[in-house]
Amino acid sequence: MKQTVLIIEDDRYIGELIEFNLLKSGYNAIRTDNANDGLIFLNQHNVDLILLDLMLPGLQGEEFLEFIKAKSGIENIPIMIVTAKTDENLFVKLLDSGADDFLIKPFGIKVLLAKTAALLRRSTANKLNILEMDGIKINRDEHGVSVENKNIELTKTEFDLLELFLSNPNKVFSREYLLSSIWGDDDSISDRTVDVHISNLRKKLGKKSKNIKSIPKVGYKFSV
Amino acid sequence: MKQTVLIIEDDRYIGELIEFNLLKSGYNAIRTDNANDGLIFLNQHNVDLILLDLMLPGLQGEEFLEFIKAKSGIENIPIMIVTAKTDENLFVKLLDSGADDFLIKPFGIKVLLAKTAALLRRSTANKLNILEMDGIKINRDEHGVSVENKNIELTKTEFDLLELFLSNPNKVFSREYLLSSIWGDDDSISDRTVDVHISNLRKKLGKKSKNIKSIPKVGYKFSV
DNA sequence: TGTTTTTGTTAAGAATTCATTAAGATTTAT
DNA sequence: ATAAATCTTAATGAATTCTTAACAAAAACA
Repeated sequence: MKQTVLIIEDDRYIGELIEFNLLKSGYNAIRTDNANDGLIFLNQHNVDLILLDLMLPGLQGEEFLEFIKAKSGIENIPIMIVTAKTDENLFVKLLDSGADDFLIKPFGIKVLLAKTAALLRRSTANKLNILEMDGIKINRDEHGVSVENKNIELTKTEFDLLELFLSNPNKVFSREYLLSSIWGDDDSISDRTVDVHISNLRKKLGKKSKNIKSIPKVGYKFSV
Repeated sequence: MKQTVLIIEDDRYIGELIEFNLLKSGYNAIRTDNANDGLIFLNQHNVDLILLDLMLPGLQGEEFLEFIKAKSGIENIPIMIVTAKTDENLFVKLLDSGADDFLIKPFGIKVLLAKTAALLRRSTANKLNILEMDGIKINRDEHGVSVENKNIELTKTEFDLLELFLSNPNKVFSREYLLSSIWGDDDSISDRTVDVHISNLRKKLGKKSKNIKSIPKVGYKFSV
């Protein structure tokens, strides 16, 4: 299952450089050039890592950092600061606010990729094994699912879907995103395939299927 | 009987945080801020799990790890490394030296407790010479196996598989994991080989073979 | 309201994955 | 060194899962 990196960077050249290399390395990469668009994206998608430029138009990087760390649901997403500044005091302050690492311009591609991989590894290594939401529980180690303490059997695709939903309650996922995140880079698969798996998953969830909401023209979300 | 966790951590804040939460969860927790004091404690008490910070004054965490694993009597105590580093090579080296798991800073309390419980559970299972589950019994010393009190003969590979399953009931193991854990780091062996051994093991388990479940596209698990 | 677009569901065939067998290779025991 | 046991692979058929297409139902649009 692919991981998603959100790049918030107003320098178009650098932003595209990062985006290109992350995509090439097999991540989902999304780029915005300002904090507001970043927030909108965060509210609607699953993000595993944020690369944040400090010098942004509008909302400043530091405020943005603090905002994220204060907001429930996304406060644990690791954040790597991308900056040309090398002020020691600033670094300390940012670390204090919850920054996880720094990428100092100019940087090499290898450094970018190594740091990205390290941060993502950290966040997955410390993921909780059991996820529960409104009576629906999944156990990652056991690949087990229960609905109100009754075990049900899901196929791998259904399990992956449910896991993504439970990890991101109330976020809307487009079919396109689901395909790239769960199915990978196979362009040949139709949108409608997602619908079928959602339908099968709903059937197995029984009453609880109502938690999976269709948002016409947008996608699906798990609502709590 | 309460289990004892030794915390070796020089950062006082983190050390106390861990100690407080382990105590609250019903463990005995002892904290030292350096490796020497840790060793003294180990010599005088029974310890079930060690949480080891890598960055210690004096004796370094890595040396300490190797020392413990070399010393008879305490070499089987599971060790969880607490670190902010995420260097892949280091992880591999530490696993090789006998580390059992990693807690990567920053971490949440839930993750700490979940990992602690998992390691203690596993080590208790591993300490027992006789493991029994649903009528299937193995005796480690004698390399003996019985199904409903009737002895059966397993080859070494089959025994290792069954032992892993019985020590981790309900946990799904990927073929990849099984290969690296039982066969070792020999890349040249095919996935499908696992299937054959599972098949042979099932045949010997008779009726009880139904406990070994195939999870399509994921792996195998022993379900109880 | 009527039309168009989008979503839900089903079932069938395609594709993938799994189980089992048997044969040759390797290892172990004698 | 020979025989026996064990392991690995490849092949075949069985079972499961996936994808698509078709039609029904629901929602959006105008």
